[in-house]
Amino acid sequence: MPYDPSAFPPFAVTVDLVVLTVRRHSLCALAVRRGEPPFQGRWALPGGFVRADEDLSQAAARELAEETGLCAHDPSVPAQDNGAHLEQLATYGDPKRDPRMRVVSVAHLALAPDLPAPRAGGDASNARWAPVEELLQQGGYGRDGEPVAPLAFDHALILADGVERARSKIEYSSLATAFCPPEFTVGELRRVYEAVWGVALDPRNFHRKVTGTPGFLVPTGGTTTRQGGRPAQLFRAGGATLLNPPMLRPEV
Amino acid sequence: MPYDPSAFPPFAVTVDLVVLTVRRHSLCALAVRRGEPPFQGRWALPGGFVRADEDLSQAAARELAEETGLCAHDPSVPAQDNGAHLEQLATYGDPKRDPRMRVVSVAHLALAPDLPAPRAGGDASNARWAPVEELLQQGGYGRDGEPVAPLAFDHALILADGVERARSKIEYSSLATAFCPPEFTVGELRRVYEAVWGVALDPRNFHRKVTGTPGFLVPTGGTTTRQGGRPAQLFRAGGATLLNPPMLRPEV
DNA sequence: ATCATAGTCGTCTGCCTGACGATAAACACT
DNA sequence: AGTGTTTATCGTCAGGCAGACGACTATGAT
Repeated sequence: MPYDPSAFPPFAVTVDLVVLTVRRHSLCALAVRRGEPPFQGRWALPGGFVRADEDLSQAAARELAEETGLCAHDPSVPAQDNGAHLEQLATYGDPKRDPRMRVVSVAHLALAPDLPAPRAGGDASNARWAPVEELLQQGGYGRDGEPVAPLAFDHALILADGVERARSKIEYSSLATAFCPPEFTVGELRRVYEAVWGVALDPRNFHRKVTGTPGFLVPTGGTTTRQGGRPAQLFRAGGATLLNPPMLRPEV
Repeated sequence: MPYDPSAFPPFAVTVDLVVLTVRRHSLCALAVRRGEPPFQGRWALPGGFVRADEDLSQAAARELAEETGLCAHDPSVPAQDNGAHLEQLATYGDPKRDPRMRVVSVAHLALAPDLPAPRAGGDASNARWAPVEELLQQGGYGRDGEPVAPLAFDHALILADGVERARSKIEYSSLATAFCPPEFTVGELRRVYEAVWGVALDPRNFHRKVTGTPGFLVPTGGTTTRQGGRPAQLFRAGGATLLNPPMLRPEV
């Protein structure tokens, strides 16, 4: 394993972001339109080069702030305030993943509450929240009848990995609260699970589970009727980060 | 996000390997002695530069073969034969993690059955299996009374992450069989769990759990007495990769 | 007033786990 | 041959948790 400084090939290192949120009862990811070749005009995940003096997590947090205005929290702490949860996802380094040069991309996963429309360099038409199924389908037509091109580079693969990570991680952690505003009801949290997993959950069993797990939710005392119906208790995320026993994802 | 080829800082990209096995009832990792500065003479994780035309997983498999002679399996398949399970772990890119230059290391996790003594470039004294607690303790003295220096670079952090990944992943997957030879008994599999988790498990409940999970173990028909006592049935790893419900790690 | 909507509390049943007794089949002694 | 030791394997029982689902409550809409 020689470390001769002239004996290694130079790489470009980037961070790409899978930013997920729940809007209108469906799991959405942030996509930006590419302004230059390759894949000009196609949708891609936000991202950019890691700077010379920057740690990977710093670079990811910087990109996240540039694209969304979100302030990333320490990965060991569940999301609070208007910050987002941010964690490293995986690294992608196929020699041909970028046609121009050798690029290794360290993908990160960010989970955020529902946000206003995104801004990409101030240009709203070049950034959007899109349902993940729409971004992941290969070709075909979107909900507006407009033809859909696959994501640029290997970003469909990265997005699929990020979605799978989020789906499995809310099973055994309190991460689903990262999709919620600072104060939320049990029903709102349940709708997050339903959107991320794409299933329907029994409201009564869900309520029993989350309120019965010590440290998961702490009541704030307030109530709200913003979802209609009977007023619901408001909660904040508690200190517990691990759910034991886990929330069970229904089969099939 | 400009992609101007002259606008990004060059990085060296390496793969580092956390190779775990179970020997003498304890979880051990492969360590190699560094032959040159920095950290000359200190123990480190095996690893090396990613070549210009190589994928990350290819580089990891190549390094693994060079260090141990193991043939890595496809990550989606549980280990069989004399191959090892290999999967990407995480990427480490602190600007100061290597004092000489900017190095981003994509760590991989390999799980292997108990092997003969390792070879590092043919030199046995420069590679060894060591219990992970021994490699992770900061300073102090090893079991042979010899003073122990911490691992080079940030390899203690990488090793700790790899161990934690292995510990949690055998809960909900059949990955523990990657530590076993092609044919093994329920008791041998139980000793793997006990070594990785550092706990004692009830042999009767463990037996019920693993034999009752469909697709986890398939009997080969043979028996063995290599562990002493009553002959035990031999099994191979079944097709199931996910354990549902998971194996529960005892509290405390 | 009535209905629709959402939230919250209970009940019941079945499955799984942890604790642990009992039996079985080998080997090592004496 | 008998006895003890070791490991494997089968069974039993009680407690906990999840799925299915009934019942009641408190709002806003018509």
